Amino acid sequence: MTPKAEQVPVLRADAARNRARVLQAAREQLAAGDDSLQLNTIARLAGVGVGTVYRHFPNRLALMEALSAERFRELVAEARAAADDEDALAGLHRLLRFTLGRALEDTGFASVLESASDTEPETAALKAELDRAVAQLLDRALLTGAVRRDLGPGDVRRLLCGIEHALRSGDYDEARRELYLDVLLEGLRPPR
Amino acid sequence: MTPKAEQVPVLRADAARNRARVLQAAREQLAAGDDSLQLNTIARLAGVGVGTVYRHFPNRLALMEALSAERFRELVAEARAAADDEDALAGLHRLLRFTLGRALEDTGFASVLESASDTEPETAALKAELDRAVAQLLDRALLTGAVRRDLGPGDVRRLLCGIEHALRSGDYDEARRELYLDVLLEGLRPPR
Amino acid sequence: MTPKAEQVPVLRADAARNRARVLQAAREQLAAGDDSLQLNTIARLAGVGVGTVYRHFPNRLALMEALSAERFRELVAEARAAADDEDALAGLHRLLRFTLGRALEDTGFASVLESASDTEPETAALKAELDRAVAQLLDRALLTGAVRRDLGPGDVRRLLCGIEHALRSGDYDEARRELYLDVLLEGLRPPR
Amino acid sequence: MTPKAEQVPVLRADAARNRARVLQAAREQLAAGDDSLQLNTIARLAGVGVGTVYRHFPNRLALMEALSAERFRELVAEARAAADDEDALAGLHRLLRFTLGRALEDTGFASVLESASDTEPETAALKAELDRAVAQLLDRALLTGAVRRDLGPGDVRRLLCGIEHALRSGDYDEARRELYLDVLLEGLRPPR
DNA sequence: CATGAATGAGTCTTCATTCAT
DNA sequence: CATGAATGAAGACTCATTCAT
Repeated sequence: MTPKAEQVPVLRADAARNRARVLQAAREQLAAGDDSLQLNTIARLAGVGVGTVYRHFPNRLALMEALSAERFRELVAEARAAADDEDALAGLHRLLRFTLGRALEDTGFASVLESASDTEPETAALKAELDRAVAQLLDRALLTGAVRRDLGPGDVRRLLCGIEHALRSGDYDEARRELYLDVLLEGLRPPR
Repeated sequence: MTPKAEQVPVLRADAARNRARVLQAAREQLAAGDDSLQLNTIARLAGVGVGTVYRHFPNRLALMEALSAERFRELVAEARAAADDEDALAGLHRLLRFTLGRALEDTGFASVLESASDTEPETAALKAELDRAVAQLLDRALLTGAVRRDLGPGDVRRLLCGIEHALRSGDYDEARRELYLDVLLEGLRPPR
Repeated sequence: MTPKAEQVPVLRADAARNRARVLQAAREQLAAGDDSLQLNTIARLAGVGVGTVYRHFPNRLALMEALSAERFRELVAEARAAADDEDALAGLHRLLRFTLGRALEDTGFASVLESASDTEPETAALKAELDRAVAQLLDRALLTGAVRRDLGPGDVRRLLCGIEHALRSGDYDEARRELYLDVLLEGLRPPR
Repeated sequence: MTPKAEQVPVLRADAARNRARVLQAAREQLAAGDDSLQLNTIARLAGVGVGTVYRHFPNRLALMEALSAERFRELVAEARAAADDEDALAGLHRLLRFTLGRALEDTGFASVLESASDTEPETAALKAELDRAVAQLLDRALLTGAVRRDLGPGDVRRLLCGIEHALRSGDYDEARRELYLDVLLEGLRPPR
């Protein structure tokens, strides 16, 4: 199996540049706290025609998923590293803390992460890949009795997004972030 | 203090009837799965002019909070009962399960419950009342070492809404509901 | 039977004024040879918000039909007069000439006149009324053997619009108008 | 001078193939009931770049006319045959019935047939050729007093398109087609 | 107080045409 | 010659809010 078959039909140089610009503009919008992702606005910010945005991303969701793709790749790498960790529980901690950070930084990513239905096939694939890695991690953690056996990777994903949601709905600081994360981690352990 | 210092100016009979109609229409919308709460639509459904809706509720949020008031009262009662329970932990369980059910039934209520800033003073008052009761409950539970000491009633409220969010973002059934609730309850206990 | 039950819920004075303005603006557009009937443009010309236009007329077609209503009333009157004419054939001539004139003046009216499917119930009603009057006229003309028996009022309507179409697709003058009309009238007579 | 007096520059093999593909795709669109003839869409269906379509056909109309050329050639042949018919009136009948069939099958052709202004010189030439043949036919029919003398070939063309329009605007069946055609043919005869 | 018509900024989306590759 | 990405003007439509009646 090749590491990754090109799923995209290879873009022309200028098309790729525009696509990147659009993604960049979208990222900046999100970072500025505007998660409406209006394709018109993005186009303007990207210095690109609206039509160009629509060509690359037929709607908000497609754009959001594209933005998430990169994050997902990072996450998959992290999850794999965690799955290779000697101490599975420690690996899980690290992975969840990392993911929480990303989700808090980027609402769009958080919503794609928790969503049950994806538009882009690539998103679905990445999510599946992530879930596989997490499943392995959970399996290993199970051996040492470090986590409940009735939770799958999808549950973990959603529960983490729940924590993220809880944080976001209040005024959260570093301490509360650790606190809620800890509540989750304790909750994932087998009940006493 | 009179048994009930009316904070709300007594309404004329017809005004009260209209207000009730609007609330009813809004509830039906939400029940029908439409949480956009467009004041125009509500007005039409309530058989009332838009202006009337605006008079009673200046915006979506105010309407949502009004809808939640009743739920809050119910919840406060439940929380007090729980605080009086012999077994504080059992009371907490009951309270959280009850709350989760309400939040899952009613998105609007869930969002008011988790929100940090309220528009209507009444909402703020009710939420404070709820938090007081929960604080008592937590205090009692602390005595038996049943919960962490670093969590306040606001945290519990938000964490529960996090769980609700996690459930809602997937296809949840009765079992998963219990499962996530259990994860939360375990997570609230003091770390081992 | 009252001559005409109010089918419209009686408009408020200002609403009626706006509706009239919109219709007027639309008429001017058509007269100016622009039959695109863009609701935005009409609104601007009428000095009225777009929303107002949309409230009164949900789409181009509804507007066009409303514009046609008045013409239809005129036409019905004409048709009834024709049906009462001593000389049925002469009445038919007059009616068709009159109708052709209106249709050539107003593309919108022509297209509503020939259309088989109407959006507004009022249009359908008026068209039916017209057809009834024409049917009477044809019946009377039949008695003197002045027209074919295999043509109904709908056929006559459409054939006339066909003539109108033929004229419009070339450069027509008064003479050609009479010529084509004559071709139609001769064609309506029973074959020799 | 190169051995190529063609008015149409000989196309390179691949260019010719592309042109044919575009025409084919356009025909299929029309057959599928979509008469918007969007050059982008046609290009996609033809498996060809938009630019290529534009090179061959600067706009919708040019494409439509090109599509009609073949039909015109057929029609000219038919008209000549009709002009040679012993019975001029019978020939005219046949020709009109044939033309009506084609026009009903193909909106694009109908509109080119009735149009007074053509974009492509080839279309103008073909239409002139057709009109010449019809003029001969009419002349011969005149000798036997079978048609009015005040109608030229252009009138006949347009009147036929009028009939086509009348049919198309209703639900037409075989019978109605014959009926309207008969109305036209009777109408073309000299008035009694 | 109630009404609901009016408003119009704002958003989404399409498509004919151009032009760099 | 062919390609198809890019363009962006233009049009359709919505909806929160105001205010004359």
